[in-house]
Amino acid sequence: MGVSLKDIAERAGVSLATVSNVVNGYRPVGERTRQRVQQAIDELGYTPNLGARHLRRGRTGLIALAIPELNNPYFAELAEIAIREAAGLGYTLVMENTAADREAELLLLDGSHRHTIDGLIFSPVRIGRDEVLARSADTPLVLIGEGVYDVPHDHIAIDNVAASHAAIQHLVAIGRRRIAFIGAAPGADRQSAHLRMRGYREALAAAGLPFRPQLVARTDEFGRLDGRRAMRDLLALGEPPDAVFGYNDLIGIGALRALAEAGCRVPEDVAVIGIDDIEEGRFSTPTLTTIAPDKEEIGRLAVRRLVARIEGAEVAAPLTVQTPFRLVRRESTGTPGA
Amino acid sequence: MGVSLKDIAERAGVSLATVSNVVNGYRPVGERTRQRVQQAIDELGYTPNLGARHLRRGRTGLIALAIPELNNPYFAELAEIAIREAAGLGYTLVMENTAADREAELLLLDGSHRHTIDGLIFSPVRIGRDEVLARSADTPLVLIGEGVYDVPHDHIAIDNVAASHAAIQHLVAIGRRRIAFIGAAPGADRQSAHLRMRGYREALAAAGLPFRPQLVARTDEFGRLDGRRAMRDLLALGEPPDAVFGYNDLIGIGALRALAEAGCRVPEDVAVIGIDDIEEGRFSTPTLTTIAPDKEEIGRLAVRRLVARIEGAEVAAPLTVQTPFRLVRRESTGTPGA
DNA sequence: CCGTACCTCTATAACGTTATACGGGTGGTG
DNA sequence: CACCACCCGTATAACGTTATAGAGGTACGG
Repeated sequence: MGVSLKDIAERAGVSLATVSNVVNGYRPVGERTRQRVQQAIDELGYTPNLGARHLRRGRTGLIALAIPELNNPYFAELAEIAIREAAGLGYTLVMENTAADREAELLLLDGSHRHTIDGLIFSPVRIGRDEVLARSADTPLVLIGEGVYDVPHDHIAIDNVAASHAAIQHLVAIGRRRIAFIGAAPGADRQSAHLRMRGYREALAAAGLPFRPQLVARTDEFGRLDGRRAMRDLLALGEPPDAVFGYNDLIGIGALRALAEAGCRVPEDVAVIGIDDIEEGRFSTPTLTTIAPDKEEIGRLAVRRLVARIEGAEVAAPLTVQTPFRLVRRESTGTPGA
Repeated sequence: MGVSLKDIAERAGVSLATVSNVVNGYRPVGERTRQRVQQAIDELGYTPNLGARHLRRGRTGLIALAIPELNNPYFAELAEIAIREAAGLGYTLVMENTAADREAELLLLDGSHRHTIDGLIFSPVRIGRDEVLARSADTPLVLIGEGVYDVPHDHIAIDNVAASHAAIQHLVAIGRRRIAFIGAAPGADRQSAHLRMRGYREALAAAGLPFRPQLVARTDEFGRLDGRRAMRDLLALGEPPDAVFGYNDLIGIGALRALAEAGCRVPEDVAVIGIDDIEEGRFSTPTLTTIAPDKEEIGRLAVRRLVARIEGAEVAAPLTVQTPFRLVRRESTGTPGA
C-alpha cells in the first residue's frame, strides 16, 4: 500500500540506510546522492511509517493529557493549546478523560498504557501523594493543577492559595462582608478545593472578617449544576451572603443562574467571582469576574517539559513551576467605572 | 524495559507463536499450555506492544476526529462521546483541530497522516464535494456535519433544512414576524450555513412572511463574539427584528449578550433560538431555546461505522444517516407556561 | 499395520524502520 | 610508495509482533 523506504531506495539506486539518513540526517550523506534520493522521495510521495519508526526507536510518539472533565471549557481550552504545542514538537496528543474517577486515575498512573504512550500530562483530583509515589510505570509524568504536591515529578500550577486570596481580597475591596465559598470538597478529595478554601480563610482573617461555616457550601462535582444548587441553599439562609467565591467559573455561572432565578441583583445584592477565565464568563449576563490563570503558559510548558524528559533530559531535577494569574474585573463584581 | 512475548515464551517454555495465540486466539491452543502461558503472563505482567502489533497488522489503532473548533462546546461534547466509544472498541481517538482552515482541511483529506491513522471522522467546513472526491488517501472516511453531500463515504448529520425550519416555525408560532438569521456564510464556505439559511427562507415562505435581506447577518466565524457583533448591527436597523435565529448556540449566546447590553428584554422584545443544545444554554440568563441534535447518536454512530470499515466491511455501500433532533423550549422564546 | 487426518505446537519470515559494524574508495602525510 | 585517516556508502541485525508453512505426535478407519 504505502510507499516505503525500500521503494525509494530501489528507485534511487541506493541502500536503505542511505535513504534513512537522508530522511532524518543521522549520518551525513553526499550532496549528489542526497539530491537523487530526495527526488525519488518527492516523486513517489514518501512519508515515513511512524509506527515502524517508533517501534525501532522504542517510542510511540504519543503523549496523553489526562483531565477530569473534558466538558469543562477550561480543560477544553487547555487541551487545544497542548495539542498544538505537541504537534509542533512532533508528538500526537491523545486525551484521556478520567471523569474524576479514582479508579480511572489509578489505572492511568500505573500505566496500563505502558507501551502505548511515551509520557503523561496528568491533572489528578481523586488521588494523593502516596498513590503517585507508589506508581510503577516509568514513563515521564508531568502533573498539572493542584492535586498533588511534593512528588518527584515536574509540576505546573498556579498558586491556589494566593489566587483565592486575591479573589477574596477583591470582594472585600468592593465592600463585601458576608462572603460565601462554593466548592468545598468532602473528605480528602480535590486537594485544590482545600487550597482554595485555605486562601478563602486566610483572606477573611487578613481582612478581619469572621469565618462562618454556614457560608461554605460543599459540592460533589464542580459544574454549573452544582453551583446553582449550592447557591440556592445559600440564599435560603436566614442571612444570605453578599458575595460568592466559586471554586471555578462553572460554579460561578451556576451561581449566577440561581441568583437570576431568585430575582437577586448582581452585583448589587450579591457579587460573584470565579476562577479559570473561560470564554463563557465574558458573555454571561452579567459577565463574570474571575481569576485568570495563564492557560497558554500552563499548556505549553507542560508539553515542553514532558517532551524534554522523553527525549532524555533525565538528569535535571523535577521542576515545580507556579504560573502567573491575574484578576479580571467584570460586571458580576461591579465594573471599575460604575 | 517492557516485558515482551519472548520473555514469557521463555518463562513458559513454549514458542513465541504459541504465546501470541494464547493472547489473541488466532489459533487454538491446548488447555494445559494455555494455562501455563497465562500464568507466566500474569506473573510477569505482560501487556502487548501495540506499536509492534499494529506494524505487523498494518494498522495503528488510532482514529482521528477532525473538527473545526475544539473550543466550541458542541464539539467538545461530541468528542467526549466519540473518545469513549472508540476506547470501547479498542481504538484510541486523537483530535485534530482544523480551526476551520481550508489548508488544514485539505492536508487532512489527502492523508499526510497516511501511516499514522486507520481512519478519519471529519467535519469539513471549508472544502466541498470536489475536494473530497479528489482525495488520494485510501483510509476509511466518515463525514459528520453538513459540509459535504453526495460523496462515496458514510455521512452522519441532522437534516439541517428541517432543523432550521423547525426553529423558524417555533418563532412564528409564538407570534414573531420580523425574524432575523445570524450566521450566513460568505461565498461557498460553510455549506451548513447555506442549508440552515435555506430552511430559514422556506419556513418564512411557508408562514407567508416576506424574506428581508437586511435581516440576514453574515459572520466570519461562528462564536459568541460573532453573534454579539451581528446582533448589534441588527439592533441598529431602523426596524430591528423581533426574533433571531442563530446558526448555532454560541451565536445565540452572543446575541443574548448584545441584547442585554442594549437593554432589550428577551423574549418580550426579541426572542432568540439556536442550534446545538450546549450545556451553557441551560444556564444562561435567559436560558436559550434551541434545536437539540442527538449528539450521543452522532458520536457513537460515527465511530462504529468507521471501525466497521477499518475492520473490513468494505463491501457495504456508504450510508447516509440523518439523526433525529428536537426543539427544546427555554426562556429565550418564552416558557410554555408563561 | 499402514495411510491419513487431525490437533498442537514450533520455526521463521515478514512489517518498515534505525543503529551498528564494516568496506571501498580518495586524499594527504611521512 | 606505503600508511593512515577520512568520507560516503552498504549490509545487516535488531525492535515486538503476527501469519504462514510445516513438524511431530496421537487417533482412527480401512
